[in-house]
This record gives sequence, structure tokens and C-alpha cells, in this order.
Amino acid sequence: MAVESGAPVIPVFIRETSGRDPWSPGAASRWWLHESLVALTASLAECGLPLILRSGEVLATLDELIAETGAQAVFWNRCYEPYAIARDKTIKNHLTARGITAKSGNAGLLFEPWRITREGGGSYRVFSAFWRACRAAEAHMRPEPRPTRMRPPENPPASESLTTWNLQPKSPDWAGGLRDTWTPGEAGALARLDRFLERAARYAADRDRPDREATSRLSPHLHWGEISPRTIWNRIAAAAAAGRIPAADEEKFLSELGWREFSHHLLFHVPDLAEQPLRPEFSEFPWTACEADIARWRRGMTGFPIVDAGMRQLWQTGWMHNRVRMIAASFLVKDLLAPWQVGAAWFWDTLVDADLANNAASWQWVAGCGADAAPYFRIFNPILQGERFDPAGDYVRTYCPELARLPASVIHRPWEADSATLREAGVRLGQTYPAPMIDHGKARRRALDAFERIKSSAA
DNA sequence: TGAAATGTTGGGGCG
DNA sequence: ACGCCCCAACATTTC
Repeated sequence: MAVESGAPVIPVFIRETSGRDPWSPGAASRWWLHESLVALTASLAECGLPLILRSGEVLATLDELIAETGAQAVFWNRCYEPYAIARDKTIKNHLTARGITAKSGNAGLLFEPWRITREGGGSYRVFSAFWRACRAAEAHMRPEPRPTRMRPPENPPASESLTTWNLQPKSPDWAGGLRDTWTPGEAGALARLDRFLERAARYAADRDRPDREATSRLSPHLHWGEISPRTIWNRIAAAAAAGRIPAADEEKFLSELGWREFSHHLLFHVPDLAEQPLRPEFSEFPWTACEADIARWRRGMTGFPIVDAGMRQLWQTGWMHNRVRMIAASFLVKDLLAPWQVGAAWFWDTLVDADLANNAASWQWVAGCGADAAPYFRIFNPILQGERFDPAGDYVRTYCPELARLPASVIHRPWEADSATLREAGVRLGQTYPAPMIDHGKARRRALDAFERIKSSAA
């Protein structure tokens, strides 16, 4: 849009520092944002364009930029979070009233959240029906072509220096594992997609296996708009049409894009999704976890290897395999009886793919209070889940190295290993690795009892 | 996109 | 050969 007119283009990134956004980026997100802006600056420089960095209240900052440059038009990509919607609406009204063209577009979602509606209006609360409606809806899946020539500004406005934003951790620098794991930016995103397409034929079979590299790991790139879901959709569909990916794997992967759409659809229609349970009776749920229990969960010291491996993968790499997210989240909410908002807040701070819609919808799903949610009585058994999805224990060995020498037969239940096995593996429970912080069987029954109490109040 | 408890079935050991 | 019992394997129900 901005390019077609032939006028000079001034790419701008404004960092919101008004303090009004209730969900400003967490620590891992800030690291990603820094790296992503470095990559974007380099990418734009290849086209001869500067990236102007500003911080402040967004509308006031835009007014300053317009005054400095005489800009006639402002274009941006829509963000569908409640705060951003309200803010951008104000901006659009303000600019339009000033006689300045203000246009936003959608590169972040496949379907506009307001376009997919139930028969007779209203938004969906069940994924399968929502996704069926999406698949039936006409959608422009082709991404816009990359602009070829963009006219740079003759006198670009001043830019702030990225380093003064202090987005990266300094003392201590905990971002080493993130740097080793990720390449933020569009080029990194496209490389991830290429690598995923090579193994997408095993997606349906291996996607639940955290010990294998089976998922796309595109979530942070998607969140930051470094790649569009349309680009991903097209590449997957093309590979499937060419016979390189079986239809079952294609469908399974596209439906995961569908869950992402569903989450954004939900947040759009339920703006307090990140704060309040979708099922109101859960407001009365008797959460009892103490801060010490929650701290053990955060640090990956629960004594349940699959949970601890996941929490440490999160801490080290800013990401956790989806299957393990479900297991770790179920443990926090159901075994420890901690409110799902506590877990969501930790993920918000530590995930490089932290996304308000996905995070809120997924935590509510696990807790049983969300849309199309797992019923509350579905309680993951961390031992069985570990044995089923990390059968050799290799995922645990990677992130809990103190357990690495345990045989697969006991690696998910080290407290049941006989003393000789523990000794040979160099494991001393309670010293080198924690004893389980809770009896899962008892915790399960306690959770079901707690659930009974809100069930009666709901009727 | 669970797991545990409970119910059912059928093969085989054994008197 | 027959009935009885045990229990693994599978199915269904319950949480």
C-alpha cells in the first residue's frame, strides 16, 4: 500500500512506553524484539531504507513524526489485542480528522476475527465448528509480493538508538541459550519453514514427541510478524499438492494454524480472556498453592522429570514443546492447585513466542475453564505422559542432565528405582535431584474434590 | 489433545 | 470331558 503511491517510504517502529498496555512484552520477548529489530534494520538497509526507532505514547509520537516529515499517509499492520484495538482506533480517527490517510492491514491472521461467525451471528466457542467455517470461507491466502523498489526519504527523521532501549539482559546475561536456539528475523523464519518442510511428512506421527525435532518452531516468528500464516499455508499446500507431504500431515499442521486463529478469534470476542475464566464458575475455584510450590515449578524442581525438563527447556531456550506445555501446565493447575493466571504470567515472561491470545486461550484450555476445553477431570499423569511421549527419556536427559545416566525404565519415576540403579547413575534423590514434591495420585483426588465444590455452585 | 475404576470376555490351568 | 476359577486383555464408565 505504502509503496504503490511512489512517495518516499519511512519505515518506523514505535515502542509503546506509555505504561498503558497491560501486557507489555516480557523479558524473553524483549530479547527477541531487540534481535528482530536488528534483523529488520539490516533487511531494510538492503533496500536502501532506514528503520526509524521511536519510543513513547504512540499517537503523540506519530504526530511528532508527521510534523517532522510532512507525511501524508500512515500505514500499519493490525494487532488484534484489546489494548491495541482501542489505541489504533483512536489513532485512525485522529489521523483521519487531520486529513491524513490512515490504513491498516492484516498480515497476521488468515481470517478476520469478525468475519467467521456462527449461523445467525455470534462467535464460535468450539474449535472444530470454527475451523470448518474457516475452511469454507473464502480467504486470500496468497501473501502480497515483496515490493521491488521503495523510494527512501531524502531527510529521514532522527532515530533512537536500539541499545538505549535496554531490551537485552545484561547482568546477568541469561540469553545465551536463546541465541543458540533462535535466529529472529524474516530470514530466520524462512529458514525454519524450509527445514520444517523437509520433515513435515512425519508431522502427524511425531508432533507429540518432544525428544524429536518434529514441530515447526515457527511460533515466535509468527508472533512477531516475521512470517505470515499465509506464506506458511501456501508453502505447505504447495508441498502437499506436489506429493511431498501426505494429506494427513498437511491437515494436522494446518489445523494447528487453525488453533492459533481460534485463539485470536476468542480474544477478539472476549477481551478479558487473559484475566478472567471463560466459565465464570471458575472464579470461585479454591486455589491453594503456596508461593514455595509455584517457585519449584518455575525452576523445574518439582521432582517429576518430564515437568522439570519442560520448565528448564523454557528457561534455557525461551520455548517449550507443545505436549510438554500441556503436561507442565496441568501439573501447576491440577496437581499444585495454582491459578492458571500464575502459569500464564510465567510463560508470558519467559516464552519468546509469548502471545496474548495463544497464551490465554491455551492456559484456560488446560485449566478446564476455556473454550472447547479439556474437562477439568482430565488430569495428566506426568509419569505416564513422560513414558508415552519421551519413551527413551532422551528429552529428560537433555534438560535434566543429573538424570542422564538413569535407564529408560525408571527415568520418568526415579523414586521407584532401586538403590543400586540410583547409585550407578549418580543420582541421590533429595540432593542431586529433588524427590517428587507431591504424590500424584493424592493430588489428582484432591483436584477432583476441589472441582466438585465449584461444580455445585455452577448449577 | 487422559487416566483410573469398573465391567466383560475368553483362554488356559486344574481338580 | 467338564466346570470352575484366575487373570490378562480389552471395553466401558466414571472422574
